[in-house]
Amino acid sequence: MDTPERNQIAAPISKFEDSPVFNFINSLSPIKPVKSANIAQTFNSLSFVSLPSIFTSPHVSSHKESRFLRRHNFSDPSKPEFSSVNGNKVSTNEEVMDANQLCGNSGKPLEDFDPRSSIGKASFEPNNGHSELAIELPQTLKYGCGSPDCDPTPCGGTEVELASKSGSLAPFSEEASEIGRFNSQLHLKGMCQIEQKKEEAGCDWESLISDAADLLIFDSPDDTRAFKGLIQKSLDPGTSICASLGSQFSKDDVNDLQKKQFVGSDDSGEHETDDPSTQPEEASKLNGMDQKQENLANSSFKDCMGSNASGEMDNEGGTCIPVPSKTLSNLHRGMRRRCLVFEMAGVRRKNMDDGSNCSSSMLSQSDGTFVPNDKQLVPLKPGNDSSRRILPGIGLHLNALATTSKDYNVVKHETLTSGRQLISVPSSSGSYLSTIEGQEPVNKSLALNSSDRETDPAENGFQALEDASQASAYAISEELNQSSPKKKRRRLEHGGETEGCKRCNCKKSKCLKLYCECFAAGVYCVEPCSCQECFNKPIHEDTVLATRKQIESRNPLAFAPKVIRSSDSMPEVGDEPSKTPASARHKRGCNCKKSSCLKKYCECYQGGVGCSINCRCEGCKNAFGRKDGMEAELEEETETLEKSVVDKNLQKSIVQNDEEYLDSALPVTPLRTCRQSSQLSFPSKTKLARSSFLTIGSSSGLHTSQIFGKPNFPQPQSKFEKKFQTIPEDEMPEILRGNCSPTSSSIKTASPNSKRVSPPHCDFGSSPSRRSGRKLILQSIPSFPSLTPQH
DNA sequence: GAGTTTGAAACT
DNA sequence: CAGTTTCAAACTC
Repeated sequence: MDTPERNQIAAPISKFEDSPVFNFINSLSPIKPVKSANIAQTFNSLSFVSLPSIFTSPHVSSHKESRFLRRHNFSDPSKPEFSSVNGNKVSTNEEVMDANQLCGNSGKPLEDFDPRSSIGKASFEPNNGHSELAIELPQTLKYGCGSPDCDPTPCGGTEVELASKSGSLAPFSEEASEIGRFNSQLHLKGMCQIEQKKEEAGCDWESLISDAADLLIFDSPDDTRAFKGLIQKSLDPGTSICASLGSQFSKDDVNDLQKKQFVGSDDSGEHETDDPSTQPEEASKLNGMDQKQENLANSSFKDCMGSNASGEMDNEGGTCIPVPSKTLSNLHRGMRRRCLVFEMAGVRRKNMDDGSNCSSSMLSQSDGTFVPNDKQLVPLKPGNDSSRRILPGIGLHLNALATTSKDYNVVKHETLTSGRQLISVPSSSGSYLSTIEGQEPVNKSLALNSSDRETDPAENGFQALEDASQASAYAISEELNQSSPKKKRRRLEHGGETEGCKRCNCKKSKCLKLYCECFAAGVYCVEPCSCQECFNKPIHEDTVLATRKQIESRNPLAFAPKVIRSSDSMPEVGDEPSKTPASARHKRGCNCKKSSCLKKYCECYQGGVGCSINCRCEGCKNAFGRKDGMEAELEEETETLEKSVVDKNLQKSIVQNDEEYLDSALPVTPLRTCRQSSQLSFPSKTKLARSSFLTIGSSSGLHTSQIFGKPNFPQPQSKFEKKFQTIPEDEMPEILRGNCSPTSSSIKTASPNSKRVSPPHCDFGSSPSRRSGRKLILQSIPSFPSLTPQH
């Protein structure tokens, strides 16, 4: 078991060698024969790994998408964060991040990935630190395990698995670093140089790899697979990267990085339990290697990218990577996650930028002036904006971050409006990207509040990113407060509960059950909460994490977004926000009997989605779509019936939405993000707002944002809303999708029409067009979108 | 603000 | 898996 990896690798290597890329590389570097084998191994494993495995867990799948999306978007956010670090590293770090996230997802959905930790781990940051890297890696690993979240049992992998995993991981780690390079090099120049450099450096990749393997352990074989799969993806894209260096690079690298991070974090956690002692050394080695590689890759990448790319890279790298990874690496997972998230966000931004070609300007702000980016982002298409915003939203233990992270203006996080700390849970599909949703709102809020941030020089891009969610929320809250006490109260009363700012009133559950909205949303309870005997606080992090794991063990989707948006396309890149039609449906469906699905008792209605086949409701009159699936009817009828009932509710919600949506700014845990995304549902104000925000990064977010244009949202148009809701896309995990209503398949077609390009603001104002497109929308509504990102 | 209703979550 | 209980939000007054 210990060395299965290599064996496995060997086989893949052969394949890898066969690959044109491999050949190309070999041709480039004379040295390759020996190393090439190693590289090949890494690639092979990556390339050959079956993606499906990655999605072993629902969360994972969801996360993947979301994350990927995030990644792309992250570019921007990452910049600020990493600004402290060298821009060069960015690519690698990002890759690491992705990897980590992936791992985390697959392995431990709930566990936190500390973005930072992951970063630190993954971050093979050239500048800081090679030395640091070594340390960081071990830490990251530790975090994964060490954190309460990482309860050994809950985590997918057993020790045995770990061993096997470790094997896989080792290659992975190498792969990750190499991959990042590889991509860049491929585009730019070749692996050869890098390898040569490595050799020159005197690093033994093999030894390093083996060590790394030891260090890096996937929670489960699945994780490794997933990770590999991710890598493959990254690689594949990488081949094409040359064409679109900026976007792809950011994406690929980010993905890879994330993957790595996930792996590292999760694995590390477990691994630590297994062999804590060994990790550090290996990590150091790996770090050195990675750093070198990364540096090389970065250099090469930059070269490939050309001036533009380099500029972006620098910016991103500088802003995103640097930060916390090192300093914070040890910090709370939450911190790390944030970092990751932010990075992701940054990536997205990058992508977006690339897509819009605005990146240069955005990126130009390389220094963590994240704010400017946000601002810019804000102006950008709603979808984009939202996505960007979303990224920051990923909340991780804000408190932890605040406390731990010196560098960052953690304080803000802590002080965030709600003061709520997101529970850093790695998996939460939400992340799914899902998860992102919550973030999006935040981002949006950020965008809105950008002025506030800007005003705060203290906030660095990194903080801004991480805090984005929080900060955004914070800023929003402040704005709200400033704007009018009333608003604030409203938020507290109405919107305060928004996912971001949820408040609970638990008395018996100790806020450790899904009864607790805070807990369910992946956030810590905060002052506004009137809960009793609350254990959902940072102080009880371990308990919270353990509980989460338990719940997830029972129901892997427990923390997944309840509402799945079928997002056809993932305009993550921001290329085409217009694409994504979407239909959203409640994951499990409701079971309403007396509310006729016309009240918030109904989760479907609450989520702003129509009832689906999955629903067992009786007398369904869901304004967003009846179980019967007569959405069309809904449209027609909606005007009549819905107006009466729904309008009332909707209007209320809408009215609140403005406020709530602000609330959404609150930091969101990965899980939360997922949820939020899912929740986009029209009815819930917050949800909508969030969705809108999220839109950019995730298709869902885009749809919602576009469709709802929440920000503008102001006016409730019952009809409209209804239709909108149908529209929402979802980024459901494959698993969730499995539940998708049959209709969805047919409907699913992500016809461009369905998606509506309508600008976010259009909201209601644009209603005419929407109306015209109503039917189309309905079609698009397909209950559940395919998991596959539609890029 | 208290009480009721409701349906999800948890339990058996 | 179904039935019951528990729970807290949503809602009403």
